[in-house]
Amino acid sequence: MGLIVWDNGRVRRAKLEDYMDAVYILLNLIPPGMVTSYSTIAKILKVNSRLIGRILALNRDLIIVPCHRVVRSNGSLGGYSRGVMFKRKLLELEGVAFNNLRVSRRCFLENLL
DNA sequence: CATCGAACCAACC
DNA sequence: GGTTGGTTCGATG
Repeated sequence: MGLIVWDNGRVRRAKLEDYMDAVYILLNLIPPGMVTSYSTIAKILKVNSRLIGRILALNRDLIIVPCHRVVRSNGSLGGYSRGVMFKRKLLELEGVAFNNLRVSRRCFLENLL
């Protein structure tokens, strides 16, 4: 599955980098102190959840694209290109609560519905 | 609750 | 073609 894109007169399947702008927009809908999961983003974009991790790993601009706000659906941190310790620090600074090694359920945006 | 393993799929070799 | 990820989900104890 995945998106189909128009590329200079040709229709083709989207490459990972083609998702960056969409991911950027979605991530900016997550307020500080909240997180979402790889699978939530994946469902929106119609890709496999592992691909979201790889798309986020492409992100060079950690200032404007807050990819630290995406964690595993079970609350464990997942990865981060600059190390999960740093990811946890960032989340805590923003007010995300942890139970041991897991992000608290109440900090997941999808649980507020 | 925790652990396990299959399924996922584009990129890279 | 095989391996590899910033993962998930269901099954099992």
